[in-house]
Amino acid sequence: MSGVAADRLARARSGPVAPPPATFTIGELAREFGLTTRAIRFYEDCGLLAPERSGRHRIYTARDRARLTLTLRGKRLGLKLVEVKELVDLYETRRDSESQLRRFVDVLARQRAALETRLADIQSTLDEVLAHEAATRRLLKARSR
Amino acid sequence: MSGVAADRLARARSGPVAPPPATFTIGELAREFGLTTRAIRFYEDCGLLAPERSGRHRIYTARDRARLTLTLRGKRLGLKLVEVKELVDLYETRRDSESQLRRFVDVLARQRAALETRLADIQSTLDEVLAHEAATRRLLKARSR
DNA sequence: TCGGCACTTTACGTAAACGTCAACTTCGAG
DNA sequence: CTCGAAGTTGACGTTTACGTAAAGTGCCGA
Repeated sequence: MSGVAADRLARARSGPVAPPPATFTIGELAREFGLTTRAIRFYEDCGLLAPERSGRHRIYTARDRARLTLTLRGKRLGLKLVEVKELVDLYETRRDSESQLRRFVDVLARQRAALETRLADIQSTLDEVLAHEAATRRLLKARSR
Repeated sequence: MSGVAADRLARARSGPVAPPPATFTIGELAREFGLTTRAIRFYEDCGLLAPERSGRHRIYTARDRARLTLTLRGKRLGLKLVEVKELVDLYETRRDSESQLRRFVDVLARQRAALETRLADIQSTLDEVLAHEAATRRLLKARSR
């Protein structure tokens, strides 16, 4: 077992007194998300993650975990990692000035439009598949008689 | 202008007497779908298209055009070209025997399940974006007063 | 006949997203 | 103190989906 992971285990065993440490090793995250450590390090190279270090070892916080979650969803949606980075960064930038707020709604509106298009795309494909399915089932029933 | 394209033009000019030829050159398809001719030829290498030839030149029928449409939608849905090919081929296979019909509904059901998952994924993302958008707009309004 | 344009094949190049060694550290357990 | 498991960096390999350049063919209008 790694030193960091052992630390975590020790803290876990120290009872319900200490608050949850909420830090993870790279291996823990990899198992949780079904990734390889290589992939996670690659995301770091892309600027998607910036874990702290304990010596040379990476220490991931809950914030890193959240970014990873967003990253994977972005990937499922078909975004490139650079695009994911832009979005994730955007969601984390300060929004105190009015111009920043305006920029933010702008991006959100574009996001929304893109998502709505894709939603419609998938919906119509789904409709087609459903129609085919029903028709084929009808054919099967007709045959069975 | 290419010879084939010129042929098409001549037929077009011959008035509404002749029925629409319903064949296309590679350039026509490229423009219509916003692709490069290179991409279309690549799809052919992948077995997604198999246009007839007039000499060395490719002649695309309406059926080819339909396959291309399906291909692009598959791509938008995030499928690889080989996966698209499997699907497109499946949709074109004869379905006279009962076992073929059963296989077909099987695939359709899996397709449907996958699409429903993605639909939900996008829907929830869309909901989040909408919430962010509304909240940000509220912030802007509050500021403007 | 001569451009010139669209089309053809062949072949090498490229970007994204990791996989896969290799060759070390680091650290707790025994 | 040594062993093993997990972690580290570095570098090269792989797949997918084309881009791009090279070199030629075919046909049309001037």
